[in-house]
Amino acid sequence: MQDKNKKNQYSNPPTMHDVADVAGVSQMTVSRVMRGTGYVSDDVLKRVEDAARSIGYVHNRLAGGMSKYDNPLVGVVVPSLQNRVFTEVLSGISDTLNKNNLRPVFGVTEYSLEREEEIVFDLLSWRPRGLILAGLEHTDGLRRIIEQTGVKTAEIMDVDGSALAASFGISQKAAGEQMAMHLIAKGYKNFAYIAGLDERAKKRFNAFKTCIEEHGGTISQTRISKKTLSMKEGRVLTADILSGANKPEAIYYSNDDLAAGGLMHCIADGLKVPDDIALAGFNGLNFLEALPVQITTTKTPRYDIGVEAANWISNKSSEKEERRAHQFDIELIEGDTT
Amino acid sequence: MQDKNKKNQYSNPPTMHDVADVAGVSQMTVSRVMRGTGYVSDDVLKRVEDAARSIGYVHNRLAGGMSKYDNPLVGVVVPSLQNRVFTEVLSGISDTLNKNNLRPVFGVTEYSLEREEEIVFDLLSWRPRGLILAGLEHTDGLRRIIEQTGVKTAEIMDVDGSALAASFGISQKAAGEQMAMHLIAKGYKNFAYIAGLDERAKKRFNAFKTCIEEHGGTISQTRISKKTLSMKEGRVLTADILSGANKPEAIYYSNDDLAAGGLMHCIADGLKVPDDIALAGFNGLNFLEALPVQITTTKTPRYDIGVEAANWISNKSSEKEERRAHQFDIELIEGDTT
DNA sequence: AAAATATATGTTTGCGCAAACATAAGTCAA
DNA sequence: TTGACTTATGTTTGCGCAAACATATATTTT
Repeated sequence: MQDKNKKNQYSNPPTMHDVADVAGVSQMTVSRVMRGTGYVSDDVLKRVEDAARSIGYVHNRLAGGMSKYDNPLVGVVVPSLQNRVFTEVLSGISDTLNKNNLRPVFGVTEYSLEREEEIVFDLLSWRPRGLILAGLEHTDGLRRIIEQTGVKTAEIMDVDGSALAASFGISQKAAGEQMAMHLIAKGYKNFAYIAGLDERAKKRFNAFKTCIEEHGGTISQTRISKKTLSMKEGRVLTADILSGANKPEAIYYSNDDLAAGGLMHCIADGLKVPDDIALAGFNGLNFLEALPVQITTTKTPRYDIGVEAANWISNKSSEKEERRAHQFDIELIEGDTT
Repeated sequence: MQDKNKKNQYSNPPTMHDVADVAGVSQMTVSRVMRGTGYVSDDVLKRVEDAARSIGYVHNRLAGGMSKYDNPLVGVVVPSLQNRVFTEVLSGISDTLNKNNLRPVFGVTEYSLEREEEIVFDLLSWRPRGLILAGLEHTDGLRRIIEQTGVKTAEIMDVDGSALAASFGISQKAAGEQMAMHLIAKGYKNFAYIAGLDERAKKRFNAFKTCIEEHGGTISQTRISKKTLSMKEGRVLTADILSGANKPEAIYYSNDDLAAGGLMHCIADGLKVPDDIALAGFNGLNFLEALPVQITTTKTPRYDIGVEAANWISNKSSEKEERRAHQFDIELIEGDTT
């Protein structure tokens, strides 16, 4: 009977009230200490912290987040974790959100827009402060959800096209043209292209192709892989292209892994680069520096893109005016392969 | 006056009550539809879904999660996103949690145990269903928090040592011994070792060294890098080791990136592998397949470790009995470098 | 046809916290 | 010394949902 009205032990799991009882203050004061807001005297601060530690109290944000949301979660959705490009962007995002006391909640789409919509819908149920999505291509359903909920959204990697909100990335078009001009200047005329299904690569290639053809060159062969765009795949597809008739003078790859794989094929096969065959990649990943031959590539600021997008999400500024493209510079790194 | 008691527009953001009003059912029925639990007729199901869509309602888990937690969040903490080993484990985790309708919330420690403790404490404020941590080394504070809160915790990568809870990984000791025996059998006696600060590599190396010395070999040089363990770093350190006196016959690297970098140095320098110098890596990453020479390495089941750990977290089974080490098999891949 | 069961919906209640609003004591300028 | 402000704490209230507990109507079994 006596236990019914008065517990002599703390609730399990312990609540702010339990901490408050131990520290001899009100629940609200504990709340202030936990969040580090408002006025709290040094004495009380210490007592509350000690009390919390002693009974093993952990702040419960599910409860607080309910009344009003200044929720520190940020939804981050990328196509893949196997692609270093995305993990580097993720690093930038993760580092920056941490600095701003925000937490990423992740989703991986495996390059499916439908999956992306599902994942975003699910993430929104956590009332995140913001959303970071890869690319500018989304389902209509996803666009509608984002508009309806008004969640602050950053799109990363790409700035060519209509952005839903703020976009942070590079101009794929400019990148494709830049590499085309470089290869033209080097005197190459006959090209092959190796890539995957990626939308951004497609935009890049379209610009590349147009530019090449305008200058009298041709793309005589293309290989679009549906597999993971690994070094191995690059090696296999390069071998395939070079085994046929009408050998190209240069191969443009949609990423550095493919290009490095191509280089490995050439080394193993005793081909001279760039005399027998020229190679160009994309991204400027760090591992290229370790290769015995420097591959010509386009360097993209992946980490920085993540940092800036995360910073934008972190700022409480007026979202409406901020809806614009943040274009990052790219740099053509001329190596020994062109 | 009339607006005060009766809104003619829906709340912003809309709630289950708003959906219920539109669909002409009770709030509880909407809740059932949203979660897909309990009995709901086809007619009502459709009406509720339409109503939700029409007013742009998104389920709010912060609210529901409050009363009782069967929270679908899982905290996942790894040292780095730049290391493919972790991103592959993460892939396994992400895929598996998705299948079980759970969501990962991420933290990156940058190899700091103090940072890990902070991150975990923060993640716990979301009352996650479980926690996945890398490694068996943690601060005392972290151990205490995990015990106090009783959160279901999986430790991954490593099984040698006292696990906090369930561990999923390989025996680093066995891996080190296995490679030592292989190299001994090949007749090598004089070794160099290149690695980073990683605890798991240290365990591996200790077993490797003991085994080598027991068989009359010596580790004549070691390089412990504090930088990112990239191909570039491997190339630089390999060049350093081979430039001095007392050249080793074989180099054992703590990961494949370092070993591949070593190989690149050999190719660029015209060294014959394994006659001039033998190389052995660790992990069995896929990119090795694309190299012109196959590097001898130990293949570890990274993706599977992620899958199993995530599955274990997903199961609602009795945690107590499950506290044990789940040891995965490793495989020595003999390439052309030993 | 009665009883047992499966299906479908509604009502009440409280989760744990933080906003909004007190209150009260200390500090400073006039 | 009065009033204005700063600092420090407490009280009340409601956030939006899901558990627990009703009903109530179909369907099946005996």
